Amino acid sequence: MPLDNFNYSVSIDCVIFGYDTTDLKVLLIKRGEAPYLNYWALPGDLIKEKENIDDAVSRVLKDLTGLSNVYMDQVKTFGDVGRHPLGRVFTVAYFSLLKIEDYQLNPSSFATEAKWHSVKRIGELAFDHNKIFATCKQELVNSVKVKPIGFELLPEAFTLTELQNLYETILQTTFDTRNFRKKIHSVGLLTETGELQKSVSHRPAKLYRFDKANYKKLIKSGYNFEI
Amino acid sequence: MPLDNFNYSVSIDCVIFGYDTTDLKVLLIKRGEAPYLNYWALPGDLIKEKENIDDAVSRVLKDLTGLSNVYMDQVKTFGDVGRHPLGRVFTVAYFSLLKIEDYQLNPSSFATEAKWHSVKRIGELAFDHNKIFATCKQELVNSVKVKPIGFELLPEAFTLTELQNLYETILQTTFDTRNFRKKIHSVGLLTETGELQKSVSHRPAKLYRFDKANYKKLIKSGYNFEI
DNA sequence: GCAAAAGTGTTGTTCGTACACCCATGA
DNA sequence: TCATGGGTGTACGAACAACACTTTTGC
Repeated sequence: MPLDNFNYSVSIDCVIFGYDTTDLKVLLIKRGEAPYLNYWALPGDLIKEKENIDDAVSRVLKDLTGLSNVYMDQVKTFGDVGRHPLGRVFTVAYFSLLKIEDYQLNPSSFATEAKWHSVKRIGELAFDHNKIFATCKQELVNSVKVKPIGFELLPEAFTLTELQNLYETILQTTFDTRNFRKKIHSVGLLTETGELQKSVSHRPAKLYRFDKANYKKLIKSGYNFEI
Repeated sequence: MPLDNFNYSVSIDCVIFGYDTTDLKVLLIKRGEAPYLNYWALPGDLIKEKENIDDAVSRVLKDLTGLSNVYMDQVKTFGDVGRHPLGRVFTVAYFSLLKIEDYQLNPSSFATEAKWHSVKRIGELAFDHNKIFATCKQELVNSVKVKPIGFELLPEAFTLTELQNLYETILQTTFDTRNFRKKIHSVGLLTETGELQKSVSHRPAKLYRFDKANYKKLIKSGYNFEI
């Protein structure tokens, strides 16, 4: 294999989702350099020479948010001829989920600004990032139905109403409260923390925690999550 | 962006599935050059400079099998440091499905031999192809449950028993004949060709055809295939 | 005591599953 | 006529969908 085949570049781009009790959000950065100077874009970076793909994603997430061990999932690779004005750059798209209140702004050097945007109001993004975003949003919808990943977007302790609102927001639908709770309880992936909501001007809700250990036990015995 | 970032290579690899009435098969090539000389490997090639990813896959499929318009689906990109001995080569893995009787051997220059292997008996493959194969096989299983792609592996006209065997083989399970037929018929994606099986020494089965037009109509109205 | 959200059970319907016999053909 | 796979219906239980009222808290 002649060395002149080694003339492409590969990056990762990350669709970072957060949820703030009313709205699904995505974290975008404002580009601080050409091309697409001042456009909003998905956070991402070139993959370094001695770096695996997943590690590049972790690095970008850590740089941008200060967080490690964030949920992430590879979605698709985009590499159309001409998608990048400076050369042939392939990009591996990921989506990731984080608890929005854990996030602290820590803008990396290549971004002048980072900001949460409602997924309902995304303007024109840099490069082919609108296409990447759309693909990843759809993948989130598909995944959330068959994997218990919604919890990644909620605080450690949450109420059933919050959980229901989250699913309704992502799936753009509504559920009957009683049927939703019945389903959730039948699955047995939640444990009560014993705590109640504080200082709400109505009956306080019980707080629950996602039982990851039990989930791992269940998948080993052939269980399939479905909502 | 400095030009010295453009020093990676990107390939595609394709897990090509076929089905021969008893067995799920994958088409492998025997490598005719180093590295991994004489190892069995997934068909693939480097992506050319002015070539989109999907087009590279179509090209490899056409070169190898003579077929165009083969079903294909991007699965995942593999790019671990050290996965290729000659440099940093990322590979975008696809699976594809074809009617095995349409296939004619047309080995491309880089292969000394191409051969169908039972998916149950795959030895040690070149590079990280065992991992890629495993990922794509799992993706086939997941996809076949929610998309009517099984038909891509069968002849144009097929019997319900053939269809059932195919699903049982892929999903490694068995179905009750009556329930399977009930489900298939209720969906309404098959039309009778009016023909019967010929020269079998038992009652000949009706032949059916997958109704692609009706399927497209159904997905537009929100239908979700599920088996 | 009132506003606001939490929490809970029953019933009808739909869907999945289990199961056994007759039919059409070639040899 | 026999061997081989093709083709069909019913009954039971599980899962899902629809639906309304009481409870607890802050103000």
